[in-house]
Amino acid sequence: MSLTSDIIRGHTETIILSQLTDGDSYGYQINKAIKDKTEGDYEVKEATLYTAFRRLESADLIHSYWGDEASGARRRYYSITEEGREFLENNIKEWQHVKTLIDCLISK
Amino acid sequence: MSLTSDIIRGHTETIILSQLTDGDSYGYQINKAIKDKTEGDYEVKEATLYTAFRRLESADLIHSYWGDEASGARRRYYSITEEGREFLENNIKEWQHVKTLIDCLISK
DNA sequence: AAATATACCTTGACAGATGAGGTATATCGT
DNA sequence: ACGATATACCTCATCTGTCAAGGTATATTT
Repeated sequence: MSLTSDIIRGHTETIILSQLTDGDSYGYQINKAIKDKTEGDYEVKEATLYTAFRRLESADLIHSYWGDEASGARRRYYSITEEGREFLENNIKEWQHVKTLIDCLISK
Repeated sequence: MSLTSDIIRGHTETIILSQLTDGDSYGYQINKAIKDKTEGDYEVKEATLYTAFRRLESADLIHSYWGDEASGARRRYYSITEEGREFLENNIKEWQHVKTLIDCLISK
């Protein structure tokens, strides 16, 4: 288990949804965007990513469709739904709150 | 599962260790201290608390002993070890880092 | 006598994360 | 021509922290 695995647990869905607010994207690209944004400090494991996609789609927070690539490997694109945006908003607010909670519990 | 359960997952050990830097304490009191500090916003469930104590003691991060109460229910006291202090220091540093990571990934 | 507060504990089940495995196409270096 | 690497998808079994539900015991309050 990596350094930050249990600590970031539970944020995967929020992180994915947030990436999708910049526009539709696909698994591989989302993964790269996360690595790039954190300068390699954090990466979502593939298995984690795809199980999260399944959960999010089952919950109607995202929607998927196959891209029509002329060449190269096929891509499954995801777009965030209206419910997804609301869910994301709530999670972001919750995160702001949790940050202060944990700070209050572990800092001097 | 409560609002913040998966988001706080992984912080339980750090939170407990941090409470113990104020001096030795026992389960019930630690639990109350957490509830009080967060004004009831967050509480560690008993099962979670006691499994965490087992883990922490197995890892030599805390040490336990029975109090000699003249009356009332017996109390098992815990004290943080030197390794526990180092572990806590690292976790606090990691938390500062993770905060910026997640902010960078979910904020606009 | 019953309810509440203090104080401890275990067990089974759940859910998210992940290692390990798989498939397929395109490109780059030798 | 061939192997390595990058792109791009996926599943399954396993691990681990959390927690509901159950238990025990003592002291105080109603």
